[in-house]
Amino acid sequence: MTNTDRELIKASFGKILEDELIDEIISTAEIREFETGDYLIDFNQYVKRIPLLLEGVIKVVREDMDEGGLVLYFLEGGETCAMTMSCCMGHKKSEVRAVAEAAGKVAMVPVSKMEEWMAKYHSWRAYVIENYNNRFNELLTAVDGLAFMKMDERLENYLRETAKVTNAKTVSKTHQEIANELNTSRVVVSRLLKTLENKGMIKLNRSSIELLN
DNA sequence: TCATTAACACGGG
DNA sequence: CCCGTGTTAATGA
Repeated sequence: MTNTDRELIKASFGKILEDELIDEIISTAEIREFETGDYLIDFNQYVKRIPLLLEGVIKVVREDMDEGGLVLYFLEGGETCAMTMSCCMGHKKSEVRAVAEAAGKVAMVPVSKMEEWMAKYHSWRAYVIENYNNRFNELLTAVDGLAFMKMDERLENYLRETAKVTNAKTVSKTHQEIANELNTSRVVVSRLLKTLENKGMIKLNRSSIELLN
């Protein structure tokens, strides 16, 4: 592990976890770099390591009949995947796929360590529970979107969320990609985007959308 | 009414 | 030419 990796771990977790635990993470974790589009975890995979996200953005999706999948939640720096943890603890196959939305790094720690830390460190227990809560809340938002929101609201929400996690005001995706993620047709996405543009909320370009306001 | 599918034309790389 | 985009017509829920 390089010095910058160590610094990265301290920067991401130093405020939440106790120093002794940070040292344990540094000595046991394995750093893995990933590029946009990489699958970090896939369906039916047995997971033996817990990913602690240091840099980048990871999208966690559920399987779907057509391409794209249903987005459950996003992970950003300092967060970890609740689904993966529950799979590991129960020694079950992964029910989800984790795909990189933006390039970055994860620290992978063995499940055995994570169980040990649960008993040993209060800050670790608090961190794990906090993460479960956050993921669960995001999951509720995703369910609300499917059950109650109209497609135009879902699209606006999607644009805002995507812009937020990538920390930019432009969304570099094609209408087709957006349609896949929202489980609708490109015709609808193109039409709704056009009306948003006419309302002055966005600016449309080829393969990217600029958010105004 | 509104979404989906198929089909087509336009234009930029 | 290929791909992303914008639009229309037909059909269905």
